[in-house]
Amino acid sequence: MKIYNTLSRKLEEFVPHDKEKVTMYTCGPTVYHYAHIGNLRTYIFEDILEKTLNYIGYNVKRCMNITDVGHLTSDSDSGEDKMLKGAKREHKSVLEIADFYTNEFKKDIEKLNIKWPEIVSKATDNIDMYIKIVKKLLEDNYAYVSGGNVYFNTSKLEDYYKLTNHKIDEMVVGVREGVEEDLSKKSQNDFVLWFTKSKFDSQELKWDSPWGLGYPGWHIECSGISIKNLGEYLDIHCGGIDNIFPHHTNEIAQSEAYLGHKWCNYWIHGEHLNDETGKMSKSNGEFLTLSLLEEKGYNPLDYRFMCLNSSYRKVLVFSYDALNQAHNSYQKLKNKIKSLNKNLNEELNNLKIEEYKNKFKEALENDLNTSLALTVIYDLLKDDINDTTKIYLIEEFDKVLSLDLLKEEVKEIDNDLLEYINSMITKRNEAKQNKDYALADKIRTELNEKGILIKDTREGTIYEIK
RNA sequence: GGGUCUAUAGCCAAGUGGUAAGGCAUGGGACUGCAACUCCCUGAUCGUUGGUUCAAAUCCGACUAGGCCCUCCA
Repeated sequence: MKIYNTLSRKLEEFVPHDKEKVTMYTCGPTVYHYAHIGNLRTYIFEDILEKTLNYIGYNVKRCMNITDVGHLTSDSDSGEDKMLKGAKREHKSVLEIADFYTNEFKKDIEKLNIKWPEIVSKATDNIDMYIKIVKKLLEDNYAYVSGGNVYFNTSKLEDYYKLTNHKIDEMVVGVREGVEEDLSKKSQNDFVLWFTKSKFDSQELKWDSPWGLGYPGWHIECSGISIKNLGEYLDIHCGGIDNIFPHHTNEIAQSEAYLGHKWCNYWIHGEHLNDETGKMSKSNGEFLTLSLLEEKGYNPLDYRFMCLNSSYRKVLVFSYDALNQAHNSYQKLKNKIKSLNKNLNEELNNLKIEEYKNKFKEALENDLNTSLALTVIYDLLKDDINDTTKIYLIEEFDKVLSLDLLKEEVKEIDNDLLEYINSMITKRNEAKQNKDYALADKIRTELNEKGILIKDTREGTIYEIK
């Protein structure tokens, strides 16, 4: 499998440490608010990656963190903890906020048919691990204490910027508005491993440490959780592209300083979902959630389809126009699949199965080319193959795509409703025979308003519950 | 200012040196009493400009436009 590695900025052949087992770490959400659909795009891409690896025969062990502490709104100590901010906003405790939004996040993940990672660990459940790492970093002189906080000393590393190609002299701190410089640092690049000197009396979550009562920095949690659960050698680390710097850069620094060797071979990043004005951002106030799309009548899988029809490495611009397109395409595709006959039990065409499976695999193995993988389904539907074989293949491909391509909505219909629908259809057909089209159309509209769609086919009139 | 990525039809998009996949939308047709569903037909020389090559959307350079990062972010 070929995949783009941010570390080399090249397409590379994927080779895991272990022949069959792959360890994969993906940065999870900071649970201070709802996830917006841009956040979710990254999880969709990671899901495809995990399922592709499974599909081509690897056994994937995936771990994700839930950030429920330590994520400040600014680099400096004056920054506010995001969790605390969320709690204040909603007049709840930090733990209540964390529980609530973790749960909401999980719901979104389920709606999008994303597999929940095998290991999910909260930042607050691994304090002992962070303390262990920070202790060792201090012992080995990779860290120092200043102004009450423990900092990582980036000048000890030769290649701190290996993920970004930044040049240290040309970096400007505080380019972005509202960023404050932390004056306790020896160097502008250094970052906090452990805070004790919080200016917030209301900081609810604090732990005892050798450096005093405090809480961990943001970056240390991913290193800690990953090393604890997936070991010293990590195959794949994913996240949104914005995490390349500083988050992942700092993770590499602290992890490799702690371990004494290279930590992770493949860094894979998902591009952003933008709106017409640029980046979609939670801190800018309004943001799009999955629930909002649902309220507007979209299926979460419309959005998944939209994401899969583009490349995870390219910016995708969100618009309702684009979503409508995805909605239409997805609906049409499902309709086509629905019309396949499931009860034929014809002999499987093994030659074709081989051919299409290869095409599908090739697409995904080429840096997760999901839009090409979808095209394979269109080709397959048009091909002269029996329905049983088509269904078999679609079922196979949906293991990766997870678009519920063969799932038909089974709506519970009680007898009263059934009787009502049938009587209305009979009535309408009578009206049609009598050429009373006004009445026939009236019945059709009436049923439609109740969510019952009438279809006239050669075999007679059928209906569908929306 | 530094880094990094992108530029293919109205829109989403494939393409990794040999004369532009697929999808949505549009228009036309079949089916229908009319629709819906379904089916058939329907469009681009690839941001601009130099160069390399027998051959370039594909490689190299310049330019233009845009996105993202430079310590909140997926």
